[in-house]
Amino acid sequence: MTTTPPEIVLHDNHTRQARPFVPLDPTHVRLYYCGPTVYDFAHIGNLRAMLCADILVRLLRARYPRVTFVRNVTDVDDRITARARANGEDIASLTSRTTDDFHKDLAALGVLPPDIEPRATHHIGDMLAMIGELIANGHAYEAEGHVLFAVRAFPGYGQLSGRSLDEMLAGARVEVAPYKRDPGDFVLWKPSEPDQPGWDSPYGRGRPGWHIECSAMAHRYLGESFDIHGGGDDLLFPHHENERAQSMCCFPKGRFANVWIHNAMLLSGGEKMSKSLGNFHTIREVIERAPAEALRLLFLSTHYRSVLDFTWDKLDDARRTLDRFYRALERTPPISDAPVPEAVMAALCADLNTPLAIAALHPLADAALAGDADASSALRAASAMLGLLGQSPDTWFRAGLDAPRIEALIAERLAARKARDFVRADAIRAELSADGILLEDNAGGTTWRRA
RNA sequence: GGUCCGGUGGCAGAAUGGUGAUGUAGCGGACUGCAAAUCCGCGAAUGUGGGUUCGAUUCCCGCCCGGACCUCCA
Repeated sequence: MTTTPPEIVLHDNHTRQARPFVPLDPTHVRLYYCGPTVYDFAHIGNLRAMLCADILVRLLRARYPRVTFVRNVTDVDDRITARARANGEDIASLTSRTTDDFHKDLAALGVLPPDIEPRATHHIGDMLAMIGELIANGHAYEAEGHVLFAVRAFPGYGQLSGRSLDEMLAGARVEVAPYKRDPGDFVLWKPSEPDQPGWDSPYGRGRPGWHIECSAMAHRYLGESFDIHGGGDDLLFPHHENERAQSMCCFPKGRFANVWIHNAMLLSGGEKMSKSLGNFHTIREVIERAPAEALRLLFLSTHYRSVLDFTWDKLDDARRTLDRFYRALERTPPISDAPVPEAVMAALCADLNTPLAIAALHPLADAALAGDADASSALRAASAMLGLLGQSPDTWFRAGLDAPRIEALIAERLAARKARDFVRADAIRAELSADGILLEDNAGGTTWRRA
């Protein structure tokens, strides 16, 4: 029995169309995502892009023999400098600690690490080489210690984000630096004060502008043309537009990214997250209050191109859904490695339709609950594809609780029930319930789990 | 102001030019000493006004509402 696997279709935000994914090189798929700026704990909005990439990479790996996923770390940025100063900490210690925290958070969420995770500060030479080339070929100019990219010299500027320079000018709200030839010109290199991080360059001691690092690192690890570039849709402009402009002007034979993927923003309690509104949540904060896997399921329950509104209620719903799935695996353990069910694969291939894929899990869980071990095996395989249900049901339901004490109380309650002392039996249940432990009387005896 | 995206049952959330998934909540029932879990059943939705069409939730236009971006945010 052979069935043709469904074609992967992705919504390309450059052409604004869903298009069949055709790799530039079918033996080696290459993609780049913009990673974090490491000055503080990552927030749950950052997580969304990481998770979107994770699903995409898992799908590509299932289909292609070799996938190289590059996700950078931005470790030079004025916010980093400012935070280090405020903390009285040196920059290297701040960035390495924050990077480490970021890795821990993503690991807790089941996000697979990238194949290559380049750091901006390790690629200053690559950036300067690109800047030199852009000046040489007339796409950049020096002014007052800065090097600026000349947007008017690139006819394709604005194509990616679908806007024209003149339109942007009409709505501009920001004061334009006097040394710019065109208000849309952006910084490739800027001078550093003695107390700011800086590197020697032909333009004096300075540091890179925001966009050049991604162009330089994408080129170093993926070449002049690669398959997919992604990130949050707030990066579409200016970041991705500028990356593309730099790269295409520096390497005119390449086409930079072939497909552009952008995930929609996250809201929190119906509004954009902001510290002043009190609805700002770091990943760390959320996973201290609920299982990380519940957060993963919650995020995957909405399509990546739709706005997702985070609430604690939804997180709780996701946790209860996982309770049911883990109960199915516990009641009827998987017996074998099964292929990923076609419905799940088809959903993911249709522009990463994770909500539809998750919907396909429910009938499998129903069947597993009814005793179907094949369904249980399929449930596990499908969930693994989504990075879910990776722990044992026992861990999910009972990790970290004082089992001997609970079992002693259960034995005591059993004796009370035999004596038909339901007052005592219910008192024991209430006591455990106050500790977040739920008892379940089944035909085979009493089991327990965290509520 | 400019550009773009979106409005589907109480809530969440798919899909589709031809009887609108799935989950959750609600209600009723089975099971239970009581619960929990599980099972069975029941109601319940395409913002609004036009247009195209045999047929529109889907395509087109207007309106209302929400959101994002418009120079360093995922």
